Amino acid sequence: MNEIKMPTTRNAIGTFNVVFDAAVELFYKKGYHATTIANITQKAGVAAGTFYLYFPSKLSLYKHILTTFSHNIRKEIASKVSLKETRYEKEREGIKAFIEYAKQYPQMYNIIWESLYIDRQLFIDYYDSFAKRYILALEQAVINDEIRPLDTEVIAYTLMGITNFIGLKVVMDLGTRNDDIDYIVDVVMDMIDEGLFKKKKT
Amino acid sequence: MNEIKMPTTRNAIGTFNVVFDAAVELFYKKGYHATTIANITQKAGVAAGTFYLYFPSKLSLYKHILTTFSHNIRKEIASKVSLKETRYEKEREGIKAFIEYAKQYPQMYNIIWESLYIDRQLFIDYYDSFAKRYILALEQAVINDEIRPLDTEVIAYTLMGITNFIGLKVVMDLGTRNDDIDYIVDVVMDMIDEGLFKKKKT
DNA sequence: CTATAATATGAACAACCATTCAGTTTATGA
DNA sequence: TCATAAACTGAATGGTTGTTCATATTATAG
Repeated sequence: MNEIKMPTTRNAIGTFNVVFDAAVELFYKKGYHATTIANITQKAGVAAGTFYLYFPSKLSLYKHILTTFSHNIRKEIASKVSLKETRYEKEREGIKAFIEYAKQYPQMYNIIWESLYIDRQLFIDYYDSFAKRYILALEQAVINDEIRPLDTEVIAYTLMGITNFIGLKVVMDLGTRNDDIDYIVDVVMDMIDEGLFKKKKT
Repeated sequence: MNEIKMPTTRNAIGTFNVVFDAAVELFYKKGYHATTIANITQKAGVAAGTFYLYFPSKLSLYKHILTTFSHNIRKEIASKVSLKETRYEKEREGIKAFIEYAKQYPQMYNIIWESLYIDRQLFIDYYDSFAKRYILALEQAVINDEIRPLDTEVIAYTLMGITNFIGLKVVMDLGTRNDDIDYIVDVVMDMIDEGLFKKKKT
């Protein structure tokens, strides 16, 4: 079974959240498999049996966390992007919002990517549906004559790749240079806008 | 301990490789944690004890597989890129070689990314050193006036992100459209070269 | 106040698994 | 050929872990 039993009383809601938060922290630090129910309940300060009042299994808890993150990051990006007018500004805001969210919740990467080793279909569904929405937005931008008429599916994965790896660099503190988010996003947008290569004089 | 004992006799080399290959396949299909030594030795057709003749632990085998893949993919890319003259052609060849290698060894993604959940430092070292080499090549290209003088560290992660996610799309069969590698690489290169957005008439 | 449902406990269980080791078989080289 | 080393075996071990359950506590509605 997969169904989570949501608590009803005030105290029980507290317990639910304490368990949820403890699991997020431990899945992040040690990974899903290395985290035991005992670890989670100890950190949450409840008995082992309490866990099973709300979550029928360890896997169901993981799925619930994944769904929550997935929902939140999309909402965050959509909300910020909607404030911008042009596709250029929307693209810049989308990349920036993703990176900022990732920096605020560094657990996100671990938890989303780990789905590949827990249930591959979860991983595929996540990126597939993320891409589908992205493609819709890009196709509208093509119609509006804001971006060039390139294959939107390929472009969607290209832009997702950029965002994810730049986010990775920021969150994991890879590299040695300036890690100011606005600066980094500026560099990325410059490349996306003007291209990487020097133009030959015509 | 981490040290692998390499076999010396002809038969032993065969056994070593059979165990190695079985592990690659199982780590790919089920993930590292869900794969047991019993699974590996059964698939390889040897006794449990045989495993420990060559690998002092399950982790040491994983690390050896990771190192092998890491080495091979770099060699493959370096060899193909070295045949090209211009940075544009090198970049195109690099992306293409990566995707083709990933398609030939779909286990690579799982095994490299899973390092994040086995030993985070392995993951960081992998991308950090990959990026460092990339940066050197990009800096040379800036000096040669082949690419624009953008922050090479940011650009390295940008390009790595593109390559990895396009590779992911191809290997995992994400999306629904044309999956011809040359076609996909053409789209990516077009965007990298000419930019994503429509230029305003000046 | 009281009956009932919700919440919480933690010891116990059954399954699983990485690793060891005492003993056997096979290959090698002198 | 034969002694020795290398390769191999698989049952046993010791530890771990997800889940259950009988029992206890707390909250709530009537």
